[in-house]
Amino acid sequence: MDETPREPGAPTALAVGLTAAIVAATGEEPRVLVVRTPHGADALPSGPLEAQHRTLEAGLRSWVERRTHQTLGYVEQLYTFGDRDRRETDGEGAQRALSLGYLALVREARTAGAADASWQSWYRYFPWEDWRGGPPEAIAALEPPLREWAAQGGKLGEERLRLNFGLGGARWNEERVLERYELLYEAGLVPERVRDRKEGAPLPEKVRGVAMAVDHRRVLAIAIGRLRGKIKYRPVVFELMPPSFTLSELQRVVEALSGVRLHKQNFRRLVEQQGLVEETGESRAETGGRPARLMRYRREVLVERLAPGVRLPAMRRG
Amino acid sequence: MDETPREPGAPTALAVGLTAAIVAATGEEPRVLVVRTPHGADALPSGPLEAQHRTLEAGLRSWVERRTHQTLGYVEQLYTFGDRDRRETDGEGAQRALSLGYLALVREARTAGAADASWQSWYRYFPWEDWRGGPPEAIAALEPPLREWAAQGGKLGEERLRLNFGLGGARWNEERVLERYELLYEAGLVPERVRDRKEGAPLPEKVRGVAMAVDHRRVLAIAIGRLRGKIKYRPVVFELMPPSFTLSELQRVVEALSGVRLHKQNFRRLVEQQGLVEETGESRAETGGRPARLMRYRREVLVERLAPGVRLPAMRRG
DNA sequence: TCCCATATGCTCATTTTGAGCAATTCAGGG
DNA sequence: CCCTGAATTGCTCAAAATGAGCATATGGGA
Repeated sequence: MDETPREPGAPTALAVGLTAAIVAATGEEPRVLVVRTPHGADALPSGPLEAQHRTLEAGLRSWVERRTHQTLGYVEQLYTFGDRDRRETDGEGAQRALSLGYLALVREARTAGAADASWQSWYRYFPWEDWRGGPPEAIAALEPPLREWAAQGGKLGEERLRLNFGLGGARWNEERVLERYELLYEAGLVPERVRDRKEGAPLPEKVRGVAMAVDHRRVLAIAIGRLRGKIKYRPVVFELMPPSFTLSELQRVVEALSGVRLHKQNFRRLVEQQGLVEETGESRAETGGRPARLMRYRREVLVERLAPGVRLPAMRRG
Repeated sequence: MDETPREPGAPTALAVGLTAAIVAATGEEPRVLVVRTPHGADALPSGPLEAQHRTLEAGLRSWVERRTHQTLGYVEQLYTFGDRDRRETDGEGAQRALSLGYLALVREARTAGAADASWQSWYRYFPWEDWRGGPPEAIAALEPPLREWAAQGGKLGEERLRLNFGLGGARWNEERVLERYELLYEAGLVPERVRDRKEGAPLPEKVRGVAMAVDHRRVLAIAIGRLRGKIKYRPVVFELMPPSFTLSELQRVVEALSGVRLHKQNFRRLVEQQGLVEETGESRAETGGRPARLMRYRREVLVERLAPGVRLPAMRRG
C-alpha cells in the first residue's frame, strides 16, 4: 500500500464493488434509479469494479453508462463500506467485501435502458423524510414504537430520538437522513433489520418504507443526506435542472430534494441576490397565472462567492 | 457485490490499505503524526486492512493503536483512492491498489510510540495554508509561477487560480486545501509531480512544502479541508482540547486549524451564545494578564442546536 | 369584462455579523 | 502601596442577512 509497508504481510486482497445512487428530479419528485433483483427486491445499480480504468470515477461512469444508457453529470464518492457481516449469505470464513458508494446526478430521467431499471421517488424508501405537506404520516406512526424503544435505552436514546426526529420541540434537520435510518434500524423498525436478525416488524410499507437489497437503503440515505447538505453551499441543483427554468420550478426541485416547503419570496430573493441565475429574456406561461421569466444558471457565481448554493428559507409558521 | 451481480464476472480482487491522518493540536500548532520511510521520505502511517475486524473503523483503530500507542478519539472516513497509476513502481499489468484515507483526532500528542514516528506541524507540508500572520510568504513566491501556468490554460485556469488562491480580490477560502494542492500539482510546482512525471520544480521547500510518500500529501490535504469545514458546524474541536481550557486557548486551536486569525470578542460571543461551553468555576492566571475562566465543553449543545460548531468570525481589517 | 392563479415587488421587524472602545483584574516593579 | 502591562470581559453600534407577510402585475379562461 505504501512504499514501505510498516507491518509484515502484504495487503489483504478483497472483493470490491460499486453501488451508485443515480438521482434525477422530475415532476416534483426526487427520483432514484433502481433495479430489481431476481428475488424481487429493489436495489441500486451495482457491479464489480473494473480494473482497466484509470480512476475509480471513470470506472463508475463507464460502467453506469454502459449499463443504464444514462450520461452522468455530477459524480461524488459517498462512502466505502466494509462491514464483514455485510454479505448475509456468507459464513465466518468469507472473504471480506468492500463496497464503494457513489452519488450521481443526471439531468433527464429517461425511462432507463435496461428493462428492469426504473425511476422511483426516493420517498418510497424513506416516507418519513417528506415534510413538504406537513409532518408526514409515517412520523406519527413511527413515534410510538420509537418512544418505546428509546425508553429502554434510557436518557441517551431519548435524546437521540429528540435530536434526529425533531420530536420534543427540537427542529427537524433534513440532513440527518442516515442517522434516522440507522436509528430505525437499531429500533428494529425497518425490514432490513428483520431480514438480518429475524425480529418482528409489523409496520406497513407506507410507514417503514420499501426495503432494498443488502445495505442499499443505507447508501441511499447517505446520498440523500449529502445532497441535501450540498445544495446549500454548492450549486449542484443545477445539475438536475434543464438549461432554462423558472424560479418556481427551481424552488420545487429544491423542495423535492430537501423535503421541506420554502418561503417563495425569500427563496427568490436569496437565489437572485447570490447571483446564482440570470434571465434568459424569455418567459413561459403554461401555469395559468402570470407568465414566469425563464432563467439560466450563472457559472460565474463560482468565482464570485465563497459558498454559492441554495439556502433554505423554510416556512416556519403558515 | 450485490445479491445479484448485474454483469457477468465476480468482483475484482484488490489490494486494500489504510492511510490515516492522525491530528492533534499542541502549542499553537496543528500537528499530524508522520513516519519516515526507509527512503527518508515523510509519510502518513499506513498499512494493510486486516480481515478480522467487524468494521473498517474498528480495523483502523486497532491497527493505529497497536502501531502508534495512540488512543483515537474521533474518527472519520475521508476518501477512497483507486487511481491505477498510484503505485509508481508497477507496470501496466499491475494489480490495482485501493487506499482508504481516514482522519482521526487525538487529544494528547504523546511523543509517539514507534521510534520513527513524530508529530509535525501540518503547515510544514502546506506552507501556503497558514494565514495567521497575514498572507504567507509561500503565496507571494507561488503567485508568479502560478500565473504563468494559468495564462497558458486561458480564462479557465485564471479563474480557478483566482477562486482557489484568493488572488484577484477574491476572498481566501480556508477549506479549499485539496483544490489548491491539486492546482499546484497540475502546475508542476510540488515535488510529488516532479517525482511522478520528471519535470522541473526549482522552488525551495519553504515555498512548495515538504513532500510526502505516494499520495499522502493529497490525503492530508483532504483531511485538513474536511476538518476546517467540520469545526464550523460540528463540535469536533473539543476532541482536540483538554477537559478544561480557557476561551483564548480554544480560539488559538481553532485558529491553528483554520489558519486564519479570528476576532477575539466576536469569537467568544459566538461560542458562548451557542452554548458550546460552560464555566467550570475555576480560573487560570499564567498568562500575565487578567486570569481567564476555565471552561468545559457542553455535550447538551448537540440536542439544542441544529449545527453546533465554531463559526469563524475572521479578522478582515486590523 | 371579471376572475383565478401565479409571478413579482416591497416593507418591516428581528437576528446575526463585523468592528472597536472601554472597563476589569491579576502579577510585578518602583 | 500605587502604578503599569497584559490579558480577559463587557458593551455598543452600524450593517447585513433573515423571517413574514402585504400588495401589485399579468397572463388565460369563464
